[in-house]
Amino acid sequence: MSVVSAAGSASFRNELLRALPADELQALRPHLLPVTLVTSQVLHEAETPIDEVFFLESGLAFLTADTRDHGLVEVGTTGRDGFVGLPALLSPEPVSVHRAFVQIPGRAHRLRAATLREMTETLPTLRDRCLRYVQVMLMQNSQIAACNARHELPGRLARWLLMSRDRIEGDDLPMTQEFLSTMLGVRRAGISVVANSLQGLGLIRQSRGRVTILDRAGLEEKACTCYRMVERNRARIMGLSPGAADAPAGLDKAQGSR
Amino acid sequence: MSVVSAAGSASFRNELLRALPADELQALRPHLLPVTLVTSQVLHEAETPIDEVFFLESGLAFLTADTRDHGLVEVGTTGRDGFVGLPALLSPEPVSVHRAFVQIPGRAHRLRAATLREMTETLPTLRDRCLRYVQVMLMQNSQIAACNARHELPGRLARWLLMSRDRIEGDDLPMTQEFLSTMLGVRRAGISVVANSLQGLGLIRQSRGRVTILDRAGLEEKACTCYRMVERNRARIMGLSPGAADAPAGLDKAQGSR
DNA sequence: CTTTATCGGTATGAAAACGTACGCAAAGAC
DNA sequence: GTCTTTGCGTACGTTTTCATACCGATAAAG
Repeated sequence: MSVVSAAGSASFRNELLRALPADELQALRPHLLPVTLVTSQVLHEAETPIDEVFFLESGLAFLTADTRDHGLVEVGTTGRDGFVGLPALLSPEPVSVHRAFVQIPGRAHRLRAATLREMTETLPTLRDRCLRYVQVMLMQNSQIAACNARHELPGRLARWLLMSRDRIEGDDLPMTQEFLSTMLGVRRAGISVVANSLQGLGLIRQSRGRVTILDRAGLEEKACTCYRMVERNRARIMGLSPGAADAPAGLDKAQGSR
Repeated sequence: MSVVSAAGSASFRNELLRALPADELQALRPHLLPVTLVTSQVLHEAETPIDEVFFLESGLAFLTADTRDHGLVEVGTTGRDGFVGLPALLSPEPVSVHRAFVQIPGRAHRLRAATLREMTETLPTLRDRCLRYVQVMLMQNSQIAACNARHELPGRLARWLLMSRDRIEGDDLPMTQEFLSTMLGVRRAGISVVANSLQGLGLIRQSRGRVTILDRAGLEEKACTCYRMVERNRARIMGLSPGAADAPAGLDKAQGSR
């Protein structure tokens, strides 16, 4: 560990970058280009080469898979807990398996995929952190697959809202019902009914194109088991909670329920 | 490339091992322990440490995610096209994210997880092949997630039968309706109805605890788009088809529709 | 051969989600 | 301020899947 230079990690909010020792950060820093992420911006198109990867500092990106005949469905979420462009680590000519786009605007550090690959050859912590994140995404994908097969809409919507909220600051999720319905692979009308029920319970508040989480704990009560499952495993894989028991998701501990 | 020693790759049927050059195989070979896989054998339990990984030579293993309240659901399949124990490559103290078990008996080469990790440090092809397979699993998980959310049972069952058949020899899948229903996350009664419909069309034949594929092409017709999607991307990621276009899945080309 | 456990076909009513559509309201454009 | 677009609440009948249950058939065990 030792002392991390103040000019080093202090300026990063991305959790992968924050975990790097000073020397690795030093080596990586010249290659990082700060960029702004705007809503709807496509970071990677499915089945096309990946030239650049993104370490998010703020904002939120979604990864989707294509069903061809019934549109896109969300299979994973990345915020400042990870990076977008996993295949850059996994093959020399990386091609995206997902469509990745920005839903909540923010900032990121952009990096050439080839550079990331080279850097991971020499920077062990960077490599370890990134590969762990690959594992997180595997786990997340899998759990979502099981959840989509088995759980009903109310639980899934609650889970989804929580997972999104955990990766941003504040309780506001700028997204329409139309968008939510696509992500979850259901009708918009279905979202409307369930969301109103959650609103009736005082757990969320809806306004036009926006969902605000009012009662985090109450929402967690309504969420399916997959929520805790994913967050617990995420913490374990990333090595955040020593006991790997039921720590409160590791993220955003500072922000209680209101 | 050069000439691969006859005593080398000739004895392997696993596609990852077959792709290795002679020198890497030479280095790896002493660590491989041939083992037999029996039905229902659990290779890795979810959320428990991985001590050993398995490169399958024959047979079929399934990876499942747990919903806690509604049992296990299949999220991926591994045959001689890959290996079981991905986290061994992704973190120093690997812990399985899935429950992995054998459904169709066969053989495998067992290897200590720590050894695999060490070997990938020095054997570039081994590392490349295994990491590509990680990508395949990511893609497979994702597509299954989308499929579970969007597609209906008939298409999903057909897809599932095809994906299983592609990874084994012959057209016989030794599995009960009960098992199929768990894998797909639906009722057994639902499988019964759909399977009988496929049988009525002459695409499959059922006997007790066994499904036989009679008409591969016809079944593909009934399968949802995810089948072709996954197989196409698998071929692309593993670098099997140069054009990455619509090659016939890369596996089992020799066995026609019978 | 008989017994027993498992497997699969089928039926029932209930619940969830579907496709579609209509109208109101909020936000942005002019 | 008015017009236009977009988002949301709601409703309808339909389809899919659900939970459960029963019973005959098959295969294994004795």
